[in-house]
Amino acid sequence: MLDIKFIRDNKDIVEEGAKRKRVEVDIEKLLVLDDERIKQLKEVEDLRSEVNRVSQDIARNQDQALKIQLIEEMRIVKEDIKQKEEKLKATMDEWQKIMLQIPNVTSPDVPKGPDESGNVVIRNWGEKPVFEFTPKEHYEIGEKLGIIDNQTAAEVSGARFTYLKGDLVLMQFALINFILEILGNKEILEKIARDKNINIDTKPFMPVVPPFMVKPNTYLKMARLEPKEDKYHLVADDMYLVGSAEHSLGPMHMNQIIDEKDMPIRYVGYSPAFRREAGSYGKDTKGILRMHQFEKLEMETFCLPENSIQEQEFLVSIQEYLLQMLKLPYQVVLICTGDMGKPDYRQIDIETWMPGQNTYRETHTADLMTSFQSRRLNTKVKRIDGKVELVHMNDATICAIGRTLIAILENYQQIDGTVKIPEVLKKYMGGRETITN
RNA sequence: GGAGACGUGGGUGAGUGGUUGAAACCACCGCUCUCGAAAAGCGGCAUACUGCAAGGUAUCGGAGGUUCAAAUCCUCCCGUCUCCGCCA
Repeated sequence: MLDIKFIRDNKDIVEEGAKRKRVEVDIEKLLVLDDERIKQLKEVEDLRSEVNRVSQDIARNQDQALKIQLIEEMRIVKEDIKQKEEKLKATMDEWQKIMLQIPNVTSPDVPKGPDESGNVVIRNWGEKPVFEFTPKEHYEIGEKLGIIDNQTAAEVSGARFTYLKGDLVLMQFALINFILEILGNKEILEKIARDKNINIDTKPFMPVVPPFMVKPNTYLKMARLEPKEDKYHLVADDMYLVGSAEHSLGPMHMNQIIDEKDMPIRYVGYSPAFRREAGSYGKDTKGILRMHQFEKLEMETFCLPENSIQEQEFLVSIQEYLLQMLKLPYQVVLICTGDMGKPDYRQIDIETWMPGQNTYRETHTADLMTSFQSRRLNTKVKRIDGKVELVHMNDATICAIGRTLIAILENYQQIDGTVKIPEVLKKYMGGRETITN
C-alpha cells in the first residue's frame, strides 16, 4: 500500500505508474473520497471531543439536576455521532478498496513496456554447453532414469504433481545444504559483495522453516492475496496455503519497531510453494516446470530505506554466485513496468539456460518492495536519532528447487542418458560422479 | 478436543466504571557534577490520523456491545500458560 499523503502530493506519478503497470485505478475518485474522509473524520472527532469534555464535567459536577440534563444532552449527541460514523465508514470502505488496488511506483531505471516483450537482458554469464547429440528435455531424462514420475502422481493427485525419486531427491537436499552453507558464511557473502562492488553489511542469513499456511489478513497485508484464484484456500479453517516462503517470512516482524543496530535482517526460508496455476492450462504441461507444489528456498530481508537498492543488487549477486557455482548459464533480466508485480518497485529475474528446451527459463526473481508491504505490516525501524520510519523489504528466490533440478538435468546430461553431478554438489551426494539408472 | 488462568508502553508491573494515554521501577537518551567514568541529581522517553499552530481523535491482544463516561462490565475471536485427552 502506498502512503495517501504521497498519492495526494504525487497524483500524476501514481496515475502514470499504475497505467504503466496496466492497473486500472481511479486516482481522481480516491482524492475526492479522501477529502470527504478528512471532512467527515473531523466532524466525528469534534463531536467525540464534546462528549469527552462533558463526560468529565458530569463526573466533577455535584448538581444532580444538571447532571441528568447533561447526560440527556450527550445521549442526543451520541445519536448524531452514530450516524456520522456510519457515513464515515462507508467512505472509508470505498477509499480502502481503491487504496488496495494502487500498485507501487517504480524505480527510474525500470524499462517501460507493455508486457514481457519490454524486459531487458542486462547481462549474461556462462557458455551454453555444446552437445554431440540432440539434448533431451528434463522429463525424458528423468523418466528414463526413474527419478521423475508424473504418471503415478497424476493418478494419485492429478495433473501438475510429481513423484521425485532416488538421486533427484538426494540432489534436492544437496542443493539445500549447499545453499544454507553459503548464506550462513560471512566470508563468502563478503567476497560476493566485494566482487560486485557492492558496499553493504554482509550479515549472514538466518535459516527459517516458516508456517506453510497463513491467515487471509496476513496475506492481505503482504499484498499477495490477489490473484485469489491462484491460491489454495482451506475453507473449513479460512486459511491459505503459501505460494512462497515469502508469504510467511515477510510478516515475521509485523507490528514491530526494529532497532537500527539490528539491521539489516536477513532470512533464508525453506518451504513448499502451492499454486493453483489458474490461467496456465495447457502451458508447460510436461515434466516438473510448472507444478501445483514445489519446494523453494527464499531470501527475505529487511533493511534501511537508503540501502534497499544495494540490498537488491546484493541478493541478485548471491543468486548469480550460486548459478556460477553450479556452472549453469543464465541471463539477468530487468523486468519492465507491464510485466512486474504490483508491490514491486524494481524486479530483476534470472533465466537459466535449458538446453533441452533450447531456451532460457525463469528460475529466480528478486523483488524490491520498498515500504509497500511494511506500511500495512507495520514494520518499522527506530533510527539512531530516534526517528521511526518504515523498513524496506526485499524478497528473492535463492533456489526454486524443481526448476534448478531441471536446469541441472538438461545441462549435465550425457549421450548415454546419465547425468553428471555438479562438482559442488558431489560431497552432499556420497561423492558420486553421475546419476545412473 | 475438554477444564482452568491470563494477555497493560522497550522490559518488569500497578491499575476493576469518572481529570489514567496510563503509577512505580528497570532499560534508553540529554543535561549537571567529574580530568574521565561510576554514583548521585534534574529532565526526556508509545504510535497513528488530523490541524499552520494551540490542540483534537483513536489505540491497554483483536472485533463488536453496554454507558453521559470503559484498560476496568458483556459477547465473540486470536494468542499464551497449566492440567487432561490425542498425536509425529
